[in-house]
Amino acid sequence: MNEQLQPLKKQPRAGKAGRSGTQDDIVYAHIFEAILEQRLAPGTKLSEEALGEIFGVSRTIIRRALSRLAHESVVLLRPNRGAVVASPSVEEARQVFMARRLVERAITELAVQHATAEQLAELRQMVNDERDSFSRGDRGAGIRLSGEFHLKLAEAAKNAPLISFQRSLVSQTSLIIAQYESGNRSHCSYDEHTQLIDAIEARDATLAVNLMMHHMDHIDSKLNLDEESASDDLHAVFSHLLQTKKPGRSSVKL
Amino acid sequence: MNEQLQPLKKQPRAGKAGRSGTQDDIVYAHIFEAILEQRLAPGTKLSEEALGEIFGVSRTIIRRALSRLAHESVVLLRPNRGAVVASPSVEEARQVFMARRLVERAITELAVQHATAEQLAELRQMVNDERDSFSRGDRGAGIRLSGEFHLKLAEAAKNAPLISFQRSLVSQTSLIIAQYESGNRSHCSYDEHTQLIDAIEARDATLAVNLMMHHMDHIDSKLNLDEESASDDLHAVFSHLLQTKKPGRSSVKL
DNA sequence: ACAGCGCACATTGTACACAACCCACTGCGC
DNA sequence: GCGCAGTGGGTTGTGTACAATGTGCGCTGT
Repeated sequence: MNEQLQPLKKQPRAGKAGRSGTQDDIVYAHIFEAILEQRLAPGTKLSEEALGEIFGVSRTIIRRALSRLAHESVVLLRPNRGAVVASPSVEEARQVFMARRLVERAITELAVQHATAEQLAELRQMVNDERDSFSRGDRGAGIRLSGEFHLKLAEAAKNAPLISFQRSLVSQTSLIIAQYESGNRSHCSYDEHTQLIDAIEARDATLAVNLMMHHMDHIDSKLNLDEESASDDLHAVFSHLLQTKKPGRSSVKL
Repeated sequence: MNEQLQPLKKQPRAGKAGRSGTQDDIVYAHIFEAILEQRLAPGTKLSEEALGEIFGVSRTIIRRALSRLAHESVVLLRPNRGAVVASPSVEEARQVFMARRLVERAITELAVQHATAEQLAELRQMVNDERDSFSRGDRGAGIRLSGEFHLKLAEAAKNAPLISFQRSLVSQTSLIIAQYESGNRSHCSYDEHTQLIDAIEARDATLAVNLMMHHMDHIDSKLNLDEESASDDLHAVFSHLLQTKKPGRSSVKL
């Protein structure tokens, strides 16, 4: 438990690929990935000192990474009580999905107008990677790549505030999928992604938006948001109760 | 230059009104207010040590406040080169307004559905405060309160991600207004705000959305975004060129 | 005189030490 | 036996020292 992966501390300026301030990004990315791939379960406490030892950096860096993750609502930062992996409630999930429908519609319309051939090629490449991950059985990477597809699409929309918002929404969506996805693993979203790219390339805004909305419906329908899914993980089941900021004890009021 | 306002350091836990971690908020709010009221011009460098002395706190706190402001794109954080007050370009301003139209429409529709009587009363109160500020000639406070009105409206929409996004958009909008507002100071937006509240209270979604869109049009038309307004402030005119992260000199390439 | 290099200062980035806080455990009293 | 206050361990919050980086000035050579 006290071993640390690559020192990452002793590389003063790794060649030229690593620019200054990359340490935060590395820590951020690793934690984010771990959460998406459910190696870190919702509700798990993220101790600053422990993470510092693991990554070989001081708490200062960890703190910045956690702060960033908290800004995207992927971790919950409780003053004086540390950070935990967020476990969005059903209501929070609904709100995220509502916001995503809104944003994805706008992004799709803008992407139809502005997407360049190069961006479309990149999007196709990402769909390939996504399909590979799922066929490899790497579910976590698949979820992540699926999210990155939507992020790339947002970039094609050429609207900085929307990109930033989309990043936050995609992060939360990934977390929600990881937490609520129902047993039925028919995760063929890459098909829909391909169709979407085709519609955008054809500059058919109506079709593209329709496909995107159906895509959202499909994602939605794969989740058991109506009835809290029966999970075998007690923590996941009760974590949303245990993490209220209320000063009361950690037990649920009877 | 070396005097500091209220120590704010020596109050270990000011009574019970000030919860832990309020120092950040205070610093954040003060800097934000100063930027909105244009006591801090776009492009101004925000030295950590100087701010620390002014507010009587260490760089740690300042750093967090700046980080938060950077997240809302109100200040620009340049690695190893310090923070400066953001000076949004015309293109950035356009993107912010496009995103706001999107979000405001959604918020208005949701507010029509969910706004409570209490929230409507609070909104009316805010419009009153806003009108008072403008009639007092306190333009900065007016801009700020006008923004807070839209934030309050977002709260009535009961969608956390939208609220968070709206906060960022409103901050940037305020900065843009402060920077680009044309001489014509007919800033009677509080009238439109009142009409909007009436429509929401009447649960008339169509009317409310129309009013909101017209409101956006009016804000838009008050700005000189079409042709870079001739400013007497050289910094403001060229700051968007001078602030690129490029390693080159601060002079524009000839 | 001007261009280019190098040094020195100022400012930010990081780590660490200490203080404040939360939580759990223990022991006492009821 | 149960509840509650006091106390100790451990974690987070904040300030500060030191290292690394960026910037500007002066020097030197052509």
